[in-house]
Amino acid sequence: MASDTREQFLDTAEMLFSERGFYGVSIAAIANELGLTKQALLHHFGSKEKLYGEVLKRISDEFAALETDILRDETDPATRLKTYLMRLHTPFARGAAPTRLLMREVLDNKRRADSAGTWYLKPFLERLVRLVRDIPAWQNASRAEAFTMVYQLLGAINYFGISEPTLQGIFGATSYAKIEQAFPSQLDRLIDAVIAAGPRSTA
Amino acid sequence: MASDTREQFLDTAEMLFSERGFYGVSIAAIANELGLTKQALLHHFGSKEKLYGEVLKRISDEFAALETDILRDETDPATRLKTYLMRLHTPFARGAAPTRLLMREVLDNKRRADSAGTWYLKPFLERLVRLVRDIPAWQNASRAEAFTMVYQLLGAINYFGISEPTLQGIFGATSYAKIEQAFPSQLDRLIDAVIAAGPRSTA
DNA sequence: TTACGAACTTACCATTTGGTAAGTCTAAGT
DNA sequence: ACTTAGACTTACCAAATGGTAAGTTCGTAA
Repeated sequence: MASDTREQFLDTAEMLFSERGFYGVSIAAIANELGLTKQALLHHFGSKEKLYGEVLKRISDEFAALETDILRDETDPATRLKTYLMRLHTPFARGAAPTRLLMREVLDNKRRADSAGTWYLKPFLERLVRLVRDIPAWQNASRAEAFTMVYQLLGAINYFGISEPTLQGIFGATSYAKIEQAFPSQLDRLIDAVIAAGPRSTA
Repeated sequence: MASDTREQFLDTAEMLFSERGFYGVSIAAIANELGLTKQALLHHFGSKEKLYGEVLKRISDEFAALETDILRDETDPATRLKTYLMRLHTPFARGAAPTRLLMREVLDNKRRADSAGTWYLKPFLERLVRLVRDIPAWQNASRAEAFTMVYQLLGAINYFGISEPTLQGIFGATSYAKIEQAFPSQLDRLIDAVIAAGPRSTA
């Protein structure tokens, strides 16, 4: 199939960009991973920036699809939000690569010339805020309050999501295994607590 | 003073590394920022890796000093933890640079050859876990539970801490100002809720 | 059979990278 | 007066970078 190579390039690029960052990976390195030359890559994507953009777009689309699934399967607003967030904890079969890449994007997008102005995270964040404000207890929350709430949860999830190698390095594999095991239930309780608390000290 | 230039190099390097990452900054760029050549930088630090290591070390030391202050000023364990975490929200006069750099370090340290094995975050994290387990309600928490709890809070704080440029880009300056204003009080409540909840569903 | 376009490759290029070598300049110590 | 050492500079260098140009190979459609 023709587009097979393209898809492989996107997979490899996602992995390497997520591990080493945009400037830490050369297009030659990505191509070599597939046994091809960098010009094969340029043939398909035109430039490194465009390749990077397509990788981000693919992730963005996957998150959108994830929300569509949840809106179909769940009806209770609080459950929808919670399900979505819990799913973000171990996002896709590809592991932490999308989480790591999005974290890098938050750190870098302002500086990288070409993709500035293209905010791949925007629809994702707006969907989350919408989910929060569908919850009865949060209906009179301001946009800022709803956003802040969900962004704190997102931070808790994503920060842990990118930390595996570092935490394994610091604490060792066995200690990390315990931490990883403890995380979901603690996250579950955290989300419940935050949702239950509502937007403001009961005024 | 002789070491004045050195300190300026560390300041500039911290800023640029935090903004563009290790691979995104050349030593020539750092030196030019001070009107010097890259060889002046190499004269003081020997290599790019060593410079980067010293920047990290300085940040690590500052966090240690911060804890010392808090241990001196506060006696209640819960207050100590909360004060520490709230201080991390806007860490130093230098703004978000240390937070951004540490986030990059979490993403990168496994891959960068030289600094692998040097875990600048280790003492910082161990101090936090110690603070948690000093709190009466958390005294029978496992290490993993205490760690997971504080790491979630750390994630909420740090993720927001690195997001200013991105969020301004997505939502605009005025919307971001509202979010920034709403954040501390929500964080305050989040920390209280997590501490109060204790390590496990009341068994 | 030929024409064509997609999927590549080898050559090549200017620029930038981190780092070495060999100075120059200046202030302090003896 | 002479030496030494620190703080720098100019001159290099080999390797790697992203990208262009010009093919080659090959399956398919006219």
